[in-house]
Amino acid sequence: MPELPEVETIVRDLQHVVGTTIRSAELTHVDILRGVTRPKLLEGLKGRRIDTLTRRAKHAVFTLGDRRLVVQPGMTGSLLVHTKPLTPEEAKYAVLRATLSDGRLLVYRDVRRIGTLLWLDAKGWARYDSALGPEPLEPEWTVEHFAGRLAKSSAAVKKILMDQKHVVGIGNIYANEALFAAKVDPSKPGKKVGIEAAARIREHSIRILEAAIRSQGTTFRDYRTGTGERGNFQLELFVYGREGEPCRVCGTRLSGTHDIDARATVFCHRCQT
DNA sequence: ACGAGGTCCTGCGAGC
DNA sequence: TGCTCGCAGGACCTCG
Repeated sequence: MPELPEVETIVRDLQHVVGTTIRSAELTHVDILRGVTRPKLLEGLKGRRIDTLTRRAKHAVFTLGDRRLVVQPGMTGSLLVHTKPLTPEEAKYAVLRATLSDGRLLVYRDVRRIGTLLWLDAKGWARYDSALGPEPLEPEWTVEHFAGRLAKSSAAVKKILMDQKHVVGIGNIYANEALFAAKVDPSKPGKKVGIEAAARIREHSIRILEAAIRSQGTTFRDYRTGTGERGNFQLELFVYGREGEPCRVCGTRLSGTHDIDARATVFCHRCQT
């Protein structure tokens, strides 16, 4: 489940493809495309130079001249570069395969294909970018901004924290962890959170995202770094995936619910109020 | 405008 | 053993 730290890791690992040109590309399934047809994407990629590879929110962004390929890995997507022909196992979920000018193969792999690919011109990019909220690791995500968004909403604070309009990059795992660290009940309505708790949530979100980047992300099952390795942050989780187990702070049995946005929420009813 | 809930997609593990 | 079923969830959609 690539969130910000996982995509950041992938993008850093794959900087070595910058400067190469895409010789040709293949696509095995069209259901991962949004707003573009297969021929349009494949013809568009052909002959284009990869000028930059960056991250925006939970997405990897390839800039190729005046176009951008946005990869939204969703649940099970990963980006990998192969120097040898794909083995049957590697080929099985390799949805997009781009042959680079140096002969290497850039692959978007996605088992469940919840992930999507966008092919954007300048106008499409502007529309995509402006629909997203601030980057949490940039100064633009201020306490004032976050507290203001919380104050305007009666939705659960966890849902607001995961809403990419308000702040990007935080998904289910890191929302659970940040709210635990900040000692805030995930179901608390945004408008009841208050400025001090908002500041704590913001601080811990930033701290946890940075720590997760240092650990190369969280691997539960499918996520792999840009070099095919597993992340290590799953070893540092306090609540996610630990329903029924003892709280690492107070020993209370951790609670679980699906009441918020139909996502698995795990929390300590004693520590989080 | 906002919130609630459905949909996509496949592998895996629990339960019978 | 072999089957069914529920679950995992980011982004996007519709409905009220």
